[in-house]
Amino acid sequence: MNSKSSSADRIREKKKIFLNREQKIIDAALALFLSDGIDRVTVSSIAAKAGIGKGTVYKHFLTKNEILVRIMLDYEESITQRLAEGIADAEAGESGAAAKAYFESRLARPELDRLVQHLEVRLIDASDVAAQLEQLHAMRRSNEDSLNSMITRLIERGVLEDVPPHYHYLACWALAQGAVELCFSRSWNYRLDSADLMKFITGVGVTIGNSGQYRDPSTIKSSAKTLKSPDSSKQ
Amino acid sequence: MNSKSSSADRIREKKKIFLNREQKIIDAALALFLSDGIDRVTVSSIAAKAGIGKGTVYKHFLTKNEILVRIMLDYEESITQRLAEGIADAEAGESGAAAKAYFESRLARPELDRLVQHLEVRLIDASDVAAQLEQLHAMRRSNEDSLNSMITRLIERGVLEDVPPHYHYLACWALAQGAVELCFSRSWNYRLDSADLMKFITGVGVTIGNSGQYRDPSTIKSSAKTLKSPDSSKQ
Amino acid sequence: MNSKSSSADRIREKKKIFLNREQKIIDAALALFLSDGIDRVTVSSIAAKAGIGKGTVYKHFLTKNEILVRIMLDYEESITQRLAEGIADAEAGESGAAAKAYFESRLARPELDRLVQHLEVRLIDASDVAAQLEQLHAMRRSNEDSLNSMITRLIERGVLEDVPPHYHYLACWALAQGAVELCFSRSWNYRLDSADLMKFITGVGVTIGNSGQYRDPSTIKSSAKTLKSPDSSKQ
Amino acid sequence: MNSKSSSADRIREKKKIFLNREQKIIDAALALFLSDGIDRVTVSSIAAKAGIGKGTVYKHFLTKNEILVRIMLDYEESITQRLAEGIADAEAGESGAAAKAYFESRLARPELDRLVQHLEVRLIDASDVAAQLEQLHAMRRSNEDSLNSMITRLIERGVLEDVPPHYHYLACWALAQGAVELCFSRSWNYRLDSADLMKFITGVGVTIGNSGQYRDPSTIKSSAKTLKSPDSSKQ
DNA sequence: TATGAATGAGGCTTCATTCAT
DNA sequence: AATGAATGAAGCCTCATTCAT
Repeated sequence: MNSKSSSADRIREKKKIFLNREQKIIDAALALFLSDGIDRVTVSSIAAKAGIGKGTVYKHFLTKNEILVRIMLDYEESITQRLAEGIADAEAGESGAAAKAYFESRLARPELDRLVQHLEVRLIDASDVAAQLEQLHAMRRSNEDSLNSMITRLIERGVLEDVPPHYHYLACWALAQGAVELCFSRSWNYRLDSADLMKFITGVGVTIGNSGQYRDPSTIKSSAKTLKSPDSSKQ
Repeated sequence: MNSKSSSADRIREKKKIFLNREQKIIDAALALFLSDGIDRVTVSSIAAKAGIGKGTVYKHFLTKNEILVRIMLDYEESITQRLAEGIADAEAGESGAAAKAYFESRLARPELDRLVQHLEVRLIDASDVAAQLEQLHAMRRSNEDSLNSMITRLIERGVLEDVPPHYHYLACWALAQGAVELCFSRSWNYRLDSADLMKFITGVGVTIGNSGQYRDPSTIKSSAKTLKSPDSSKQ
Repeated sequence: MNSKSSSADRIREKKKIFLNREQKIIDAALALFLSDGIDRVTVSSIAAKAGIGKGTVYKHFLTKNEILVRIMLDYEESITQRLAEGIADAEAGESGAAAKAYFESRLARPELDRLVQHLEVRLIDASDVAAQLEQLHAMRRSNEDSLNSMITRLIERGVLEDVPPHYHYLACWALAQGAVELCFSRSWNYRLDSADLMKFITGVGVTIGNSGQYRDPSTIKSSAKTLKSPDSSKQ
Repeated sequence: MNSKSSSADRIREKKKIFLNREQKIIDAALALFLSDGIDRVTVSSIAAKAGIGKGTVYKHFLTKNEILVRIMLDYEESITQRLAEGIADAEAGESGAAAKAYFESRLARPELDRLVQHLEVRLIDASDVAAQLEQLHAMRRSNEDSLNSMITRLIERGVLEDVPPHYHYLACWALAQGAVELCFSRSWNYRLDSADLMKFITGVGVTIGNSGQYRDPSTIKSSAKTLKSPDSSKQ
C-alpha cells in the first residue's frame, strides 16, 4: 500500500514537474517574443531560455505554432475574467465598469496585448492550431454575448445611445486596440506622460456612446480624475 | 538636330518604361501582401506576379525591404496630403475637418493601412532602409507639428478640452488605428454593416475631446448624419 | 552508479562522434579544394562529399569561411610544431636545422601549403573569422620571435651574415613560398625530377645568408647529400 | 578622292578610338583588381570605371575571363622583354644580369606580379581563354629555352654549379615568386625596410647556384652594395 | 555602335521538425 | 523521458551574359 501510494505520488510529482516545464516553455517564449521580436525567436532559443532540450519542447507542443497559440489563449482568458467582473459590476449599476475593466486589462500590459495581436496575424491560416484558434474565437463570442446583453440593458435604461449594441463595444475595442499600439508607435514625439494620456483615452472609451440624457456618476468621477492629473492641476 | 531630339526622346521613353516597371513591382508586391500575408510573399513571387525575372527586381530595389518601405512611404504620403487638406479646412473654421479627413483617409483602404502598420513592425531594426524609415518619421513629425498648431488654436477658441494638444490627436490616432484593425478582426461576429459602424466610430473620433462649452455645427451635423444612416433610418 | 557512468560514457561517445564528423567535413572540404579549386567548392558539395546534409555543416561551423580558416589553423599548427623542433635542434648546434625543418614541413604537402596561402587571400577582409585570423597571426608572431632569437645567436656566433635577423628568415620564407608555387606552376616544362629540384632549393634555403667565415658541417653534409641524389649520382 | 581618303581617315580614327577604349577597359579592370580584390570586381564595375556601358565591354572581350587573361599576357610580355635584355647582357659576360633583370622586373610592381599569379589560378580550367593561356605558356617556354642555353653556357664556363640547368632558373623563379608574396604577407611584423630586404633577397637570387670556383665581379659588386645599405652602413 | 535593363542559375544560410540514443 | 544532431526545403541576393533599342 505504501509503495503504491508512493508510486502514485511519484506519478503526481512527475505530472507536476511536467506541467511546470510547460509553463517554463511558455514563459521563455513570451519573454523572448517581447525582447527580441517574433521573427527572431526560434524553437532553439526558447528551449535554451527554458533550460531544456529542443526535443523536449516537442513533447509539450506538437508544433511551434502551438506555443504561440497557447500564449494567446492564456492571455484571452485573463482578459475574459476581468471583463466578466466588469460586466457584473456594470449590471449592478456601475454603468461604465465593463468598459473600464476592459481598457484596464488590455492596457495593463500593452506589450503583451500587442504581441498577442501580432501572433494572431501570423497564425491565421495556419492549418495546425486551427482548432485552438476556434477555441479563442469561441471565448470571444461568449464575451460578445455578455456584452450585448449588458449594453442592450444600458440602452434601455437610456444610459447609452440607441445604436446597435455592438457599435458600443466595437468602438471601445477599437480604441483600446489603438491605445495599445500607441504605446509602441514610433510615429509620435510625445510619449513621456503616457500614463496620463492613457487615462485620457480610457476616459474617452468609457464615455463612448453615452447618450446626453444621463451621466453615470462613476464615469464622471473617473473623467474628472483624469483631468486632474499632476500636470493639469498645476494650472 | 532631329536625330538628337529623337535620341533624347528615346531616353525619356526608356525611363518612363523603367518607372512603370517599378510601379508594377510595387503593385505586385502590394497585391501579394494583401492576398497572401506578409510572410508568404517572396521576391520570387513578386517577380512572377509582376511578370518579370527575379533579378530584375534588384535593378529597382536594393533589397526586399526596400520594396516594403517604398509601399509605406507611398501610403504615408497619401495620408499626409489628405491630412493637410483637412487641417486647412479646420483652420478655416470647420473644426472637425482634420479629424474627419484623417479618419476617412485611413479608413478608405483599411486593408492597406493595416498592411503598412504591419510592415513597419517588420522593418523596425532593419539596418538597410533605416534611412527611408527616418524619412517616414520626418513626414510624421511634420504632420504632428501642423496638428499641434491647429489643435492649440482650437483649444484657445474653446472648441476642445484644455489638455495637452497631443492628447487629442493621439486619441484620434489610436481610435483610427483600432478601427482599421476592427475591419479585419476575426474576433467579432458583427461585421456586416461595417460602413455604418465606421461612421459611428468616425463620429466618436471627430468629437474626441470636444469641450462641453461649445459644439461645432459641422460636427453636430456630421454626427447626426452618421446616426441617420440608411439602415438605421428605416427602423 | 553503473548507469551513471554508462550515461557519461555515452555522452563522451557522442562527443567523439561529433568531433569525428567535424574532421570529416574538414577532410571533405580539403579534398574538394585540392581537386576542384577553391572557387568550385560549395557548402553543398562539401556536405555531399562528407556524406551528410547541408544543414549539418552549420552545426559545426557558423559560416563557410570558418571551414576555410579551420583548415588554415590546422595547417599552421603543424608547421609551427615542426619549426619548433627545428629551432630546438638549431639552438643545440645544428645551425641549419630550423631552415631545413621549415622547408621540409612546407614542402611535405606543397599542394596543401599552397591551398592555405590562397585561402588566406580569400579570407582577408572577411569580417566573420577575423578573430580566427588573428589567432593565426598570433601563432606566426610567436614563431617569429623564436626565429629572431635563434638567428641573433647564429649571427653572434658568426654563422650567419650580420644583417637584420629577419632578413634571413624572410628570405627563407620567400624561397619556400616560391618553391611551393613552383610545384604547381604550369609555366615550366621540367617538372619530372621535382624531388631533386626541391632538395636543391632546400639547399639554397639552408645556406641563405651564411657568412663566408664559417661553414656549418651539418649544412655542408646536407648540401652534399642533396647533390648526390640517386639520379645525379648515376651520371 | 578627297572623300575617300577622309573616309579612310575616319575609319582609322574609329579604330584608334576603339583600341583606346580597349586599353581603358584593361586599365580599369587592373585598377579595380588591385584596389578591391579579384572577388569584388564585376563587369559592371569595370565598365563604370572605364566610363562606358557594360554592353560595350562585350564588344571588346567575349567573356570576363578574356579581360583577365589579357592582363596576364600584357604583363608576361613586359617580363619577357626585360628578361631578354638580361639574357643578352649575361651572354655578353655579365653573368648575373639575367637573374637580376628577372628579379627587378618582377619586383618592380610586386602587386601586379602577384595579381597575375592569382589570376592564373582562377583561369586554369577555364574553357574559354584556354587558347590564350596556351599563348602565355608558349611565351614562357620560349623564355625557358633562352634561359637553358644561357645557363648551360655559364655552367660550361664554370660560373654556375653543374646541376641541371633548370635548377638554376627555377630556384630563381621560386625566390622571386616568394619575394613578391613577401611584400604582401601579413604574417610578419617587419616590413618597414622592404627595399633593403628586397635587395638582400635579390642578392641571394643572383648568387643562387654560383659555384665556389668563380665569382662574377658584377655579382660581388651588387652583393656588396646590398650589404652597404644605409642602415647597415651606420654600424 | 553603344547601351543597360533583363535574366536566372547558383551560392550561402536559417530553422522547424524528426529520430536514434 | 529527454536530448540535440541531422536534415533539407526555402529564402535572399549576386552577377556574367544577352539582346532589343
